[in-house]
Parts: sequence; C-alpha cells; structure tokens
Amino acid sequence: MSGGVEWALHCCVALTVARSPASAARLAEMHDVSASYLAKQLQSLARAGLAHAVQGHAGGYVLTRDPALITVLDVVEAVDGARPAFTCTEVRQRGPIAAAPERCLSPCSIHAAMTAADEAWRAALRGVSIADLARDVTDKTGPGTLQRIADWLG
Amino acid sequence: MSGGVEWALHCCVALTVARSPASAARLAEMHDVSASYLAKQLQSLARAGLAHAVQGHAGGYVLTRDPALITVLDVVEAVDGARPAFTCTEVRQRGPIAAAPERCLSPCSIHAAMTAADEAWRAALRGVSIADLARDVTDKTGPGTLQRIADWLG
DNA sequence: TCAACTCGGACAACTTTTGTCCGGAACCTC
DNA sequence: GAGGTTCCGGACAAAAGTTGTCCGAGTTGA
Repeated sequence: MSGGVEWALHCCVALTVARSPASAARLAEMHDVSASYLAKQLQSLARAGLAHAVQGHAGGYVLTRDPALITVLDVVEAVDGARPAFTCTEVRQRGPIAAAPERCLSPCSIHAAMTAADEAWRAALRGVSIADLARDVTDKTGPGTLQRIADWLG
Repeated sequence: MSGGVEWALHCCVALTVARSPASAARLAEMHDVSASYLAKQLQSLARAGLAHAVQGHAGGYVLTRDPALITVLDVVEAVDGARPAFTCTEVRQRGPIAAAPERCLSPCSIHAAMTAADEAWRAALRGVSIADLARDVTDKTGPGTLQRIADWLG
C-alpha cells in the first residue's frame, strides 16, 4: 500500500478541526513530509469528492461532508485506487490441459478466495470513519492534541 | 500483490493430486508460464516449509503435509512475504507540534484501523485451505479436471 | 563411473510506483 | 487593477519491486 495513504488520513483528521481552508504546504509542514508529494494525495482526495479545493489567497482544502460520513476506505481508494490487489489471469484456461472457456463462467476457487478476503479487508476499513479516528485521538491523548492542531492551522 | 502468488496456488492444487514429485519445468509447462520464474516461487514454498524439494533425476516438489493443513495465507505469506501492507511511520511524532513519545505508547488510531483490516484479510485467507480449493474445483467442474492434471503430471 | 536431470541462488531487464518540479489559471488582498 | 498566494495538471526523474534469465552445485538412476 502506498505510504501516501497514511499522510492523507492524518490530513483528513486535521481537516476535521480546521476552521478555515488548510493549504497543502501548511499541512505538509505540520506533518513534516514532502509538500510536493502530499499535494498529489490531496488532489486525489479532491478528485474523489472527499475534499473541496478552494483556490487563491488563503485557499486550501476543506472536507466536503461530515467526517462521520467519510470512511477510511474512501480515503484509501481515493489515494491508492479502487482495484483489488489480486487479479486473476485465468491460468486454468492456459497450457496443454486448458479448461474449456464454457466451463470457466464462474470465477475459479483461488479467485473467489482472494475476492472474499479483499472484501473482508474493505468491510473493516468501511466500518471506520474519519470522525471515529478523531474521537479515538481525543480518547487516548485528551482534547489538547486536536486543539493544538486547530490552533496551529490558524 | 505479486502475480506469482496465483501461480503458486495453482501449483499447490496440482500437487495435491500428483502421485510423484512434480518438477518446476513440468508445472510451468502445464500452466504455460515462465519456468525460471515459477521455480523461484516454488523455492519460496520450500523455504517456508510448505513443500519439499526432491533433487536429482525424477525429482521435483512434494507438499510436506496434508493439503487441509496448508492455508491460502501460508502460500501468500511464503511467496509475497508476511509483513503487513501498511506500515506506520509515526507521523504524529514529527513536525512542529509533534506528540511526546511517552504519549505514543499505544499505536495511533490510523495504525489500529489498518491493522484490524489487515487481520480481517488474513483471517479470511487463513480460513481457506488448499484442500478446500481442490474440492471446489471438483464441485464446479467435476472430477475430470484434477484427474487430467494427475495424468498429465504422470 | 557417468550422464542427465534437478534445485538453488546470483544476475539483468522491465514495469510500476514513488517523488519532484514547473508553468498556467484562479482567487484574495491591497 | 496589480501583485502575491494558492491550487491544478502534466512532464520529468528516482526508487522500488516485479518479472524473467542464466549458470553452478548437488543428486539420482543407469
């Protein structure tokens, strides 16, 4: 998985407490990561409709909807793409004892197992929202952490 | 995920019905894939203790234990490695408003969510054995498929 | 003893991913 | 309206991981 996913998720949590648009440069400085690369991840969030980009002076990014309605899976798919990790190449239809195409209408057992596992992974990520992440931060470290982020973003 | 995982799983299913050691070259020919590259995947299986490599004339690979005791996860981890897809870089401890290390004893919420999803994925793959895959093949396409594989391997 | 066949690991070529950079357009402040 | 700030998109370079190939070491069977 792309490392940019982690950055994007941290940014989403920060955006939940931001009172004004937060620019990519400022978010990058706060997390001490590459500004150019983080910008690309934020663009992906905007393209996916999770964040809205306001241009011009004092511009930046704002979440488009309530953090409780944005799942971790949404962010992961926006940044990393939505295609499953496993792709079946239909090995059974190749070679000297290849299976006939009419017998391969349903996915093979390996494909099915991989798809099921992938769906379990997605379901787990779909069950956690950005609001859940933010609440977990306050539960573990107190309200000061998110407060400092909000203050620093200005 | 590496495409070699798919090949390795197909080979494991084939080895279930093989009556004698099956060489990498023969398995590669059957599946119509690169022999040199498939050999590498089979080596991984041997290194992980899933298959035993018999050298010399008429040598090849044999499963070390009952197919019902080899899970799909075993094969995936053997070929692709066992490390989780997500790695936490402790972003919260970096930058101008970094959290104090003593407050970061437990994994952050993002890390926890990713770990849970990864575990769900692993659990799904752990619940399917090579024997399950083979049984599914016969259930869907009849006993002829595995029979042809066994005959072709000789 | 010999020859043939096998695995095993080291060695390149390629593709994908990751990361950087710059010009253009939009916007706010003055 | 001028200037500065910001996002957007694409072009570009670097790194990683993959796919694929080769040859040597060891083993087996005749």
